Parts: sequence; C-alpha cells; structure tokens
Amino acid sequence: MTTNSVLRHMNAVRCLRVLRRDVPLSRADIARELSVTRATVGNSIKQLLAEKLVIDLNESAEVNGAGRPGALVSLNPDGAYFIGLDISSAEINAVLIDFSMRVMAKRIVSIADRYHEPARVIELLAALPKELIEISKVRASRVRGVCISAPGIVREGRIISAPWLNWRDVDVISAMSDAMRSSLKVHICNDAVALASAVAADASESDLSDVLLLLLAQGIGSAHLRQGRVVEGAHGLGGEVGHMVMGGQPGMAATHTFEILAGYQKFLPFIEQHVPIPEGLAKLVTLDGSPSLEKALSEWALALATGFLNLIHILDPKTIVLGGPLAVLYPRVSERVENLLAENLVHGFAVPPISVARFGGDGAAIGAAALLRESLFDLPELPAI
Amino acid sequence: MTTNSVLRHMNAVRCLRVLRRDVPLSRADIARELSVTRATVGNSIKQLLAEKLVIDLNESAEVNGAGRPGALVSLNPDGAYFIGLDISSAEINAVLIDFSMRVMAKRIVSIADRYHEPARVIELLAALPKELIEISKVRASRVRGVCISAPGIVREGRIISAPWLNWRDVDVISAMSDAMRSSLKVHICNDAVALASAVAADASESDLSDVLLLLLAQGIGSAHLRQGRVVEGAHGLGGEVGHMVMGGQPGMAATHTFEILAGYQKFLPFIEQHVPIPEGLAKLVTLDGSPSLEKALSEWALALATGFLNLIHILDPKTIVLGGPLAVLYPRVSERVENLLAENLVHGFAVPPISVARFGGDGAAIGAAALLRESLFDLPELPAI
DNA sequence: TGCGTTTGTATTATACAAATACAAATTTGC
DNA sequence: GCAAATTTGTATTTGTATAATACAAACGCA
Repeated sequence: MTTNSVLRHMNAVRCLRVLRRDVPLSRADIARELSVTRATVGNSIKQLLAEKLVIDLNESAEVNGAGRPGALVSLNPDGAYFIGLDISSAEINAVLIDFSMRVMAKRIVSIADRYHEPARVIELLAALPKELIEISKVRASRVRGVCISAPGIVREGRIISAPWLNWRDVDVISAMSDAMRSSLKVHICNDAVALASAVAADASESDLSDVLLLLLAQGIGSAHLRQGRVVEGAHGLGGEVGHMVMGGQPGMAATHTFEILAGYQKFLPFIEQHVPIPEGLAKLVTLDGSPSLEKALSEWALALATGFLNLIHILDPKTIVLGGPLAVLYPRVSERVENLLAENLVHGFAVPPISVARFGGDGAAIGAAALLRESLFDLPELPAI
Repeated sequence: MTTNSVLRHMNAVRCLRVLRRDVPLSRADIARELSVTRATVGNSIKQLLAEKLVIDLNESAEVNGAGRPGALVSLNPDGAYFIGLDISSAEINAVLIDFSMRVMAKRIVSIADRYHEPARVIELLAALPKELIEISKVRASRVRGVCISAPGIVREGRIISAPWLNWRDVDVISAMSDAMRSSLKVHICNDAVALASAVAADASESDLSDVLLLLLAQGIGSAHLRQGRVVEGAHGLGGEVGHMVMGGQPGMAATHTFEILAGYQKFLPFIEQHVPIPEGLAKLVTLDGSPSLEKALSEWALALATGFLNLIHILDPKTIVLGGPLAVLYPRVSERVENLLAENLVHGFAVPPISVARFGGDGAAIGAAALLRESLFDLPELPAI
C-alpha cells in the first residue's frame, strides 16, 4: 500500500497543483518550485501527458537571460470533464465544466410543480448527464463523474433532510446510479458546500482558498473551506449556522435564530407580488430608502453583524463570502456591518474581508462539478492509523 | 525533498501510530494492520529501535494456533520526554511526561502576586525545565521540547491577549528561549487547546480523537479536535466561543454572551468568601438545592444548552468534553441540558455524548506536553502547493 | 519425532528520485 | 559571424525504498 507508487503519485499531483494556477510553465520552472530535479519533473509530466491531464504547448517560455528556453506545459482543459447538478425547489441547474472550469454545457429544468417528489426529480436528474455530454460533444470517457448539490443536510450519500424540498432521508446516490445506467461515479453535497467550492476554485489567488461561505436565502447555510478543502463535521454535517440562537429571552423557542433574524422574510413586504424573489430582492438594491425599508436594512445589518461576530470568534475565517439571492443587498449595509464588527471583536481578531460571490444561479452547479475536479489535486489519502 | 526517505518516514510513523494504543504487537501483526510486508515493518522497527522510540519486549505473543510466536515490540516509554508548562493567574503548573504519557515530575509555582508581570513569570517559567529534568532524573538529551499553555489568544509564538493575566502582545517564545539558555524547542498554545490535547491523548479509544472541548471557568474557551489534531482558524485563532452572543435585545452590548450567561459568576454568591473558587464550586456539587441555587442551576442549564446547540449546529462534533473548575457541576444539569438539546437540534443531528474531563489542575500542563508528543505521530508535512 | 504453520530476516527484483552527464537551444561577448 | 556561456530536457548511473521470494527458526499437534 505505502509503496513507491505513492511517491510517483505525490510528485505528479504536486506538478498539477503548480500548474493549477493556469500559468504555463516549463519543467525547469516546476522543478525549482517543488525543489526536485528537472528529471523527476520530466517523468511526472510524461505520465501526466499520457493521462491527458497536461498538454505540451509547443511554445517556448519568454527568455529571461541566456540559455535554452523551456518548453511550456499547462493543464489540458480537454483532459477531464465534470458534471454538476444543483437541485433547488424551483429548478435543476445542470452544467458540464472542463478541467479549466469553463462551462461547456448548461441546462435548466424547471421542477417547481414536482420538487417535492424525490422519485420524479431523480428521474429528471438521471437524464441530464447524457444530455450534457451530447450538447457539449465532449468525449464521454473523459467525464470523471457527477456531483449533485442539494439544499439540505447530506450524509453518506443520502439527503437526511431538505426542508425547502420537503425531502427526508432520500438515498439519492443509489437511486441515481440505478436510473443512470452508466458507470459514472455519483457524488452528493450540500449546496453551501458546492457554492464554496466554486468560490475557492474560482479564486485565482490561493489565499482565497480559506473561506467561510454564507448562503443567504430563505434559510442560511454555510460552508467552511480551509486550504481549499471543506471542513466537515464528525458526521459530515456542520454548517447549519441558520439555526444559531442569537437573541431573545433565555429559552430556545427558536424565534431568534440567525436565519429568522437575517433571512429574507424581512424583505418580502417590499417585493411586488408577482416578481420572483431573487429578482425582487435585486430590485431593492437600487430602491430608494423608504423609512420602513431603512428600518429593515438596519435590523438586518445588526443581525448579520451579530451572526458574523459569533462565527468569526468560533471559526476565525480568513475571508467571508456571501452567496444566495439575498447577498446582492449586502453592499447597502456593508459599512454598518463592518463597523459593528470592528467595535465588537475581541482584541486579536480583525474584521475579515466580506465580499459577495460573483456567481449566478448556476454557482452551486459549477461548484458541485468543481468539487469533483478538486479531487484530482488531492494528495494521496493519508495512510491512516 | 519528495524522495524515498519520505516513504521510509511514512512507514515508520505508521508503525508508531499502530503501537500508540499501547498494546504490544509483533511485526507480523503490524504488517497485517498496515497492509505492508513483514520485511518492510521489520525495517521500520529496526529504525525506530535505533531511535529508541520502540523497544523489543523480549517476550512472545500469546499463541493463537500453530506457528512461531511473534516477538512483541511496544512504544518505549523512556524514548522521549516532553515538558508542559501551564500558566494561570494563580500558579504555574509544570509537568514532565514520558512517551507513554506518565507524569515523571511535577511542580507548582504560585504566581498569584505577580501573574500580571510577564517578565517575572517568564523568568520563573524558564527555570522549570531544568528543574523538572533534575527531579525526574531523565536523560536530558531525550527531552523533545517545552510547550507553554496560556489562558488567552495565542498566535505565532506570541500571547496576543490574555485578559485573566492582564497580558497583551507578549513574545513568550523569544523571551523563554533567551532566558532558558538551552537548545530545547519552545512552543506555546492556548489552554483550551492544551486540555483538549490531553483528553485526546488520554482517550484509549481512537474515536475519542474527535472532540469539542469547552473550558468552563471565568471565561469559556474551546478547542476543536478532529482526528486528534486541533482545528485552527486561519490566523491560528478561533475557539473564542465565550464571546458568542446568544440572547438579549438586538444589539451587541455583549451582556448576553455565552461566557456571561454560562460562566461561573452566577455561582459566586454560593461560595464562601475565603474558599478558592475551584474548591468552592466543587462543594456545590453535593450542596442541597436551595431555591436560589436551583434557579441558578436552571438558568445555567438553559445557557449551556443554547451554547451547545449553536456549536453542534456549526461544528458537528462527535463528542463534547467539559473541563475547567465549573465542569464538576455539570452532572447536576446534564439531564436538563441533554433533553433541551434533543428537543431543539434539527433533524439529522443527534445529541453527542457530553462528558467531564477527568483531569485535575495539571490537565493543561499535561496536554501541552502531549501536544509535543503528538508531533512524533505526524505524517510528513504535506508537500504543499 | 515429524509435519504443518507462523515469524522474522536475508536475498533478489523492481520502482522511484537524485546525481551526473550530455546534447540541444539560446544569449552574450568578441 | 562565431565561440563561449548558460539553460533546458533527457539518458544513464547510483542509492535507497518496498515487494516478492525464499528460508531458517520457533512453535503446536499428532
């Protein structure tokens, strides 16, 4: 098990991780970065070329002095593909991305009239991979897997509970695998985790790979990334920050949880009846502040700041990124929130940068696919015990 | 860098991790456990014998059938020693432990009259390692380092803030290294992290290596262990759960934080004037419940349950362990707390086992030392990038 | 006592990276 | 122009891992 081939794999993965920044490099560049010999890198690259994960650009590095210029290699966008399927109560968002995170195919399937029927939704899900592969015309053999993102508590391949879908204890992976009639590996993850993965993969700077992502919607979910990997709880749970009790008289009637105080219920009265909620919330961004809207925003700022304060004290994230339909409103309160944080954080803590994720409705689907992509950059599993 | 020696190290460490349970095993046993050949284990053990981390027991395994019985090897208690120094506002607790976690020497130095003077405290700290080595009569060359535990926010070798000591931004490591005039490596950690490390090292069962430790004292600190390692925040912080806002009118006046609602202030009126607080609290365990004490306990149960509820939703720990002087009181409210949790956790979460750490006042010192010991079981640093 | 079984190690085979050497490709200096 | 210097990439050799194999030693069992 812990054999020489582990070394080979480690070095190959390390080369991939260097190339991941999407800057083409020569073998000598990589060797310097990893403190190994050029010969070793040459071997690893040879292997990666054979696996099609890397391509020779047939191009020379720009010269910076004397000597033979290096031959550039880079990640091969065409080397691996990944499918992400995001379930919400309105629709399934489906994407197929390539190894450089470009979206090669995209489908949206409305499920508003049947989201509460797992069997029917899974039937629709199961048809999508084949469809995406056909649309995108990629080689089916290079598709590395399918990852489903769902708004709920996910554990061991099952959706334990997804209140917005009204699902409980659905064994999605088995059902999907059966329905798909293909050997594609199927994974499943929480939607906040998926979006966090999209944010992390998108971050060109590696320092963004340490992120607390908060998904502000009807509920509030979260995912915590450390060194690009999701920090999971002991049972694969965690991140249910929406249920954090933050106020009220002592007691746990759950009328003062983070998601009740800072979810979007507060803003529904300001949205016109017939407008979908995300669009309605987006309109509020530029809406002039009536006193009642201002009051709602102030209360929201206070609730957000309190929630952030708790999470920063507990988790110490490097950055906070906000996603979900409510996130667009954040710039209207950012100053208030950040002032409150600065005043209330204990000495030693600084206010982390708080930003809004730049992803549309397909963010979670892209992120789910990115989660699969990430596994190619994983060092060999720690030979535990 | 990523060479064959990494493999050798990995296999040696894997052997150590198997032996860590303190059950002597034969090379063949270890080989089966690790899925490597007996010859490979033989080599690793040969190396570990040379490093004195393992000893040959000159004893045969009890036979379970035919065949030559294996020659048992086990961790060598005498192979490595570790020193832990815990600072509180009352005293310095100092211990020297061996490789099997036995306390070989112990010293307590009162600093009640000068805890607020970092220079004088560090002077006292610096004298202790030599003293402990002399008391215990262990070979000085086998002492692997010193780890200091402090009640405050620790980062990059500095105490950023330790309110109970009234210290701010003290560069403990430099000062210690200078004052000690020895080549011993000095580390520093938070006291909750130290105690958690003691709990994890103490746990004979490996499933206890996933622990959320809460230190219930004047303040409330925490440390989160996952797979035996402390989960640290991006800046080495985190775990300041005492500052979690849990109630009150919207606003952050910080009158309803976890440590105000659940710290030991509430119980001070029940303690006789001249009794030290830890002893006073211990007396309350058996004190018959006056109505006012019962009320305080009920309020405490509610506050604890609310804090635990939030932390379970956010972190999903496998077990919760309580330490600090207030922990002894927990059995008086455990039933109430666990019922409240069961009623309020969202579907999918279960109430984790909640127990009281079985460590005395030297728990943090032992834990600090155990943190150093732990590093011998670390797999080689992931060759990052 | 002899046979089967398991252990531990010695030997050999194989696989990996490092060290070395060298040809190829380019700049620099004259 | 042209040789020297420099850098790249790879082939070869060397050293050191583990795996595979073989075998002697130590034991139970009949």
